[in-house]
Amino acid sequence: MAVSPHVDLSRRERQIMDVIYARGSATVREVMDRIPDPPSYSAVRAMLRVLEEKGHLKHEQDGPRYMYLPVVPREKARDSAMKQMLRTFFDGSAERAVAALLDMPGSGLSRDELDRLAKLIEQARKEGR
Amino acid sequence: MAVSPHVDLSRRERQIMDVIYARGSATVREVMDRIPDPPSYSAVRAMLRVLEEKGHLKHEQDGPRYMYLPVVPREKARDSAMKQMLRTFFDGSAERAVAALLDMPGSGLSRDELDRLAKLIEQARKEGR
DNA sequence: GCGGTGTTGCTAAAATTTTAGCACTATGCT
DNA sequence: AGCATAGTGCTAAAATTTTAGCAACACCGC
Repeated sequence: MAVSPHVDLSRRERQIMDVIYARGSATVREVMDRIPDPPSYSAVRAMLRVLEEKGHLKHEQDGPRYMYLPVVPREKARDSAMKQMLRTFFDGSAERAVAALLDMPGSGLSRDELDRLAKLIEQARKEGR
Repeated sequence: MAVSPHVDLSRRERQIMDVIYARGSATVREVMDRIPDPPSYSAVRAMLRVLEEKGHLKHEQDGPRYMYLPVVPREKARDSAMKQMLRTFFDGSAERAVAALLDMPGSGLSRDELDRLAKLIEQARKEGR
């Protein structure tokens, strides 16, 4: 069963997975409250069930209700989403992506953050030998 | 009409928009050839028509065929996709996103690229005063 | 001129996604 | 105990997405 994250998801399924990845886990109600143009409680429930059938989610009993969790760990999903993003908008170049992040309107990178990034780059340079 | 890029697209619509943004523009056949698990020519045509109706695409006559172009410019679409990505996978932090790009498996940032990025950061630091 | 190829314009159907709603269970409060 | 609240399990229908296929037109090489 492929479970390739982020591709072959429908519109609402993607919105739901986004919420769950953003929070780490979520209940039906939490998902619903965070979806734009929110669908009904029932609709969300049904879609969570479908996502579970498809192997994207699992759930645990959390007191009286279900807590849904991603099957593919956040980091893996993140990486494959990033790759897709690089292909689509940055001609596959990680450099360009970083550059775009640096001057994204409202990304608001503070001096401290920039310092830390400078260090990371320095480090990558040393390692990449 | 909103035309908010990337949200409220169906699965195939998104795949199509991705191809078009990746290439800048595309014909029916070009789109079809670049979609995984490719749909029929007819299907692609129909979806391009729908995307045009919805205001995501426009087309120009290119010799005998149509050339489809995005209505929202690449950079704008890119930024909003990036923001979504930051929210979902990086807790809204551009710094974390950059860090992830730096050690993404197979991102393959060369020494030269790292050098250029170091410069960009230096520059951002100076400007951000 | 003629057939083959590649395109668009349609329409309608198949498939999937999305929604609503009823039945039932557990919990907490009075 | 009785009732309201909040949850799940289902099923079935509505809505949207996705597909197939025919008709017409233009172009190209023969």
